[in-house]
Amino acid sequence: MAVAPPKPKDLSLSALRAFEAAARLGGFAAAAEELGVSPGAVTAHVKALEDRLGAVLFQRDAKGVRLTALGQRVLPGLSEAFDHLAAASHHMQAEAAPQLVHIATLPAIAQFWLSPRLPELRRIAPEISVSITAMEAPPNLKRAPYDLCLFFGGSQGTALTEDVIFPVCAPSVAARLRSVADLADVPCLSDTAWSEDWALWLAAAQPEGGIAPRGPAYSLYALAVEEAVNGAGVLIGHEALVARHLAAGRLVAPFAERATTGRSLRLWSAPPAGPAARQVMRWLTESA
Amino acid sequence: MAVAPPKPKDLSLSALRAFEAAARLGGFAAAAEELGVSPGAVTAHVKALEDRLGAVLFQRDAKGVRLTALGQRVLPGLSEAFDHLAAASHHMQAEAAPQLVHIATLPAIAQFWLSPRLPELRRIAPEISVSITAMEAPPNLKRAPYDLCLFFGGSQGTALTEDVIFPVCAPSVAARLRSVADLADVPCLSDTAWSEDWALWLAAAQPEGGIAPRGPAYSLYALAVEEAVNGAGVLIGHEALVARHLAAGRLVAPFAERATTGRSLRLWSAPPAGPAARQVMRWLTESA
DNA sequence: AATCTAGGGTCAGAAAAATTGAGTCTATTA
DNA sequence: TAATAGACTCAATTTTTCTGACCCTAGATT
Repeated sequence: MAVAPPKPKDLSLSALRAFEAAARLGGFAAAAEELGVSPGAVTAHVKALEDRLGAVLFQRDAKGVRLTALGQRVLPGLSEAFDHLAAASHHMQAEAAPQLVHIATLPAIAQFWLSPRLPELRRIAPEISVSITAMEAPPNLKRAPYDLCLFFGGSQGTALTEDVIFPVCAPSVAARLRSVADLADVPCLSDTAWSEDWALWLAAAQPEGGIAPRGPAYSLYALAVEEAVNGAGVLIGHEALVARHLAAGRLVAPFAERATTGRSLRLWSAPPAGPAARQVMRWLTESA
Repeated sequence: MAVAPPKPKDLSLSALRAFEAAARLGGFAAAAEELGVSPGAVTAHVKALEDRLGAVLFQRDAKGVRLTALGQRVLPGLSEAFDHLAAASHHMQAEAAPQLVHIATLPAIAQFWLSPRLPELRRIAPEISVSITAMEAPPNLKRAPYDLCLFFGGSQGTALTEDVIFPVCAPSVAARLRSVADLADVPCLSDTAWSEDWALWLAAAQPEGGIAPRGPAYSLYALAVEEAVNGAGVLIGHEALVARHLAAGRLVAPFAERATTGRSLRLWSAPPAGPAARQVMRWLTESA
């Protein structure tokens, strides 16, 4: 009731952003991940916001957090506002550097599919700069500053090629393989994120079953490929990613059977895509 | 062209806000004022943003700054986004403390008009808390977190009373005044922000002219009122602000002539006004 | 039951950012 | 010819923010 403190400061933008991310993603840890900070920072921001408001936004318990009624009421408005802000920010960057195209993709795609195509793209469109950021999962395009995304699966954008898989190995290893059954006797390499690959292919190649491939799993597909090239075993290969090694003869496909994961290599863009992004998109589509 | 740095950080929210304010208000100094920081901070933020974008947003020269073409293209989107964010933030505070009403007003109005009415309001609606922030000019309601504004002039909202002015002084001083001409012999107090008041009143009271009131000007109306009560001279009084002193007999109006400044005491609200804000508004309107 | 795991909370110290404040510079105004 | 207004620079300082290591709880797993 008194003549109040001189400057009623606005709510902190960082705190609002932390709250919005935590509420939208359903947890402080996920919010910290998206914002690129530690969970403790998110905790602190949300707490500061709650103190400032004099009201509780989350109900905490040991297994996570849930929005309070108040939190649920204010979340939609905040999310919209941050969507607008992200769009404006993205627009700003696009206007400032119209010839720069940011692509988000899997590390393996970046290395084995995208990277080999860049020299040609640079030759055709030297005025365009491409920047590539590797990540495990497609980003939220409403927030993250990328122009194009290139990932397996989903249903967005256009499918470039089907995801076809089949075993590949160094020629020296192939010489020891006479039949699918021989796979039981060699290390079968795989990627931890694609642990179903062997089972998928075997279901197509040897429906009667009976083979349980064993071997190391790598958290980076590039490591598994490298090992396969070095003769460490048989890798379950994704066609789009091992095509160059096959063409160069560093890897061969010992069996003719091929399977599809049911997913595709897909390319999509963040609207509104500028001319440079559209050109890169068109070119990548054609090159597939 | 290389596989780029791991984390393409978003543009800093503070930097975006500083740029937006500077661009909208047409100057770094004005932006600093609105944001409640020093001009140097705004300079630094804008510079950081320009470096980050690799493009120039403002064209600087000695008399100020002008937006570049790039700046002009990105400003509208950013301003809209920050409008949304401010609205969401305001909504959040309103939801968290629905019984709290923030009022922005002139220091003099706060002290002499609003404050005396608060006890009665508290009696009638004890569940409502009122917080008052004094400032020299009406805030930008699209951004500042106030529910109600109460200022002289403008055309927003509803007019509570006309701004009527006339000389007032302590009774002891009044005893020495027989005619308007006697004003030449006493200190004529005024507020620096309302320096035209004496001339306005004299034009009405003594159209033939010939009187040039002299006396100290105060940067705070409250100081001038205090001096007048203490018998330091004759103050050109605003009816709404000196009514209590007149009623209590601490000040008297030595002359019957009254003039109007052509402005009114006006009350308006930031949409959407909540129930508490509307109730305070209704009550203030009726009490006028 | 014990153990494991996921998700949060807390805290002190450290790192980074923002801010200030004094001094400069340059056109415009008086 | 001052005086003024607006912006810039830079170093020092203050404030904010972040991290990293720890604890805690509840459900899932052994």
